[in-house]
Amino acid sequence: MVNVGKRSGRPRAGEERLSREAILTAALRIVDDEGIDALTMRRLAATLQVNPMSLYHHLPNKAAVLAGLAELVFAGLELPDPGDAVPWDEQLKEAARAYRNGLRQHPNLALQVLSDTSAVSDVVVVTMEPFYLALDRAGLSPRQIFEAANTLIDFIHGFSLGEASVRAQTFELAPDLLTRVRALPADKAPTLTRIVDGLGVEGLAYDFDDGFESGLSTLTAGIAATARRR
Amino acid sequence: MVNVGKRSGRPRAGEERLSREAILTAALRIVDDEGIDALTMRRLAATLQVNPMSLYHHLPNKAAVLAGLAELVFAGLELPDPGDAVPWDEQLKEAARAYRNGLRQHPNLALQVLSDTSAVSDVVVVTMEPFYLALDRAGLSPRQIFEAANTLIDFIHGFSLGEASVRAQTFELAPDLLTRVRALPADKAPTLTRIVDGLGVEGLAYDFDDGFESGLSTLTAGIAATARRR
DNA sequence: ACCTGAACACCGTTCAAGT
DNA sequence: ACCTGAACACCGTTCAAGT
Repeated sequence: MVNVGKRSGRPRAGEERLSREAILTAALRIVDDEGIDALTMRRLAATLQVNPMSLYHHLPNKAAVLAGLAELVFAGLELPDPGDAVPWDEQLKEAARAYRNGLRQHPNLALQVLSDTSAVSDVVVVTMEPFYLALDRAGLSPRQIFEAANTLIDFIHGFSLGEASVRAQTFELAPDLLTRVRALPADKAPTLTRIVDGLGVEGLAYDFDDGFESGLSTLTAGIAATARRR
Repeated sequence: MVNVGKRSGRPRAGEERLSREAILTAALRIVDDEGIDALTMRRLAATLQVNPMSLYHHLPNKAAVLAGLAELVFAGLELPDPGDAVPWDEQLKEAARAYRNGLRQHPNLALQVLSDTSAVSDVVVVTMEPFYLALDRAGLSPRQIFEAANTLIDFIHGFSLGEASVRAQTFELAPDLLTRVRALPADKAPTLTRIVDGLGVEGLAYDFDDGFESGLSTLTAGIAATARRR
């Protein structure tokens, strides 16, 4: 056997050591494959072929594992910078799309990620640059930029939450909505009933991509109005 | 002792029986007082002075308890109808404010509520009427109403999630953001740094009420633009 | 420094038995 | 029909002991 030296090259099987990174990677795999409930310290240790207690030398507790996962997801976000070649609102939409796509990579983690304030504020800070850039070009005041960015992020979070929840289960959004609305007493929600019923299954056909684009258009239109009002 | 009859008036102590409603009420109290993690079947049974297994005669499992809680929260929503006395956008904002306030009543449950698709779709159906009403008055097409309502709800959900997460922990948003941004390498996020740094602690002072109103204004402005474009 | 085994104080839930 | 006790198969984490 070659490479018997202490530290050169890929560590031999017996030499592999536990590390925070290795633990988090294994944890992410479990969550992606089997959902957040499948992630237990004991299970995680088992997949790493290690005693459960060994984990505690690298991460203080399970909460830290979850926080670490949220961090991982945000670190995986790659927000492109289309630059000034494109109008500010398209630039803003691109940033939003990239952010949503990042969150979509790990749907089973969406809830954890979106509710982990420290993870959010930690990396949101960096991922927000493209948003600020585009909003600055739109001609907003600093305060308006701050508020518009928050609003946009909130929309993306809410949208992503819904998307992740629906994907976790599997049901058809449109027929379900239609059924529920039709089950309502006639006078309970007249406008809702008229609109939804009028749209029908095909009119309600809900595509998450379209829904997201629709939201982005509404928001950029609203932001444009704010800019004019400055 | 008066009132010894079988069913009239308040049931006597010995007569009280377990019921789905009683269980959920007790569960809600635990979650409100001590957080979602404090809710265990055994703990719940203890506060009801009952054997843990008794609960299973009224609810199939713990997931059903959580789903029931989400349902409770939505059922507690009261969306006022300001009627036509007010312009459509103010009517829409009122519906949004009421919805947010409903979600705020039980911050420890926000995550559960917002990610419980069946609870959401179940009662959202009813609570959406005021939104549809206002959007209809705005002159949108049925499809536009559907999409605008979804966008608005997504924003409220994302906003509420952030609000609940921040309240659960206790830290100051503005100084925290400022600290994080100042810790960034100078060229990492130039626009973000310039804007946030320029605003300073007082400029960043974040009030959730103001943030919500700002989002609502942006969204209604965007919706108004959509209506014009019809 | 890193890993382990045994143990503690919990979980949710099944099942057979009580009334 | 409703409730219970004992039991099963798990949890996260502490602690003292190993190397």
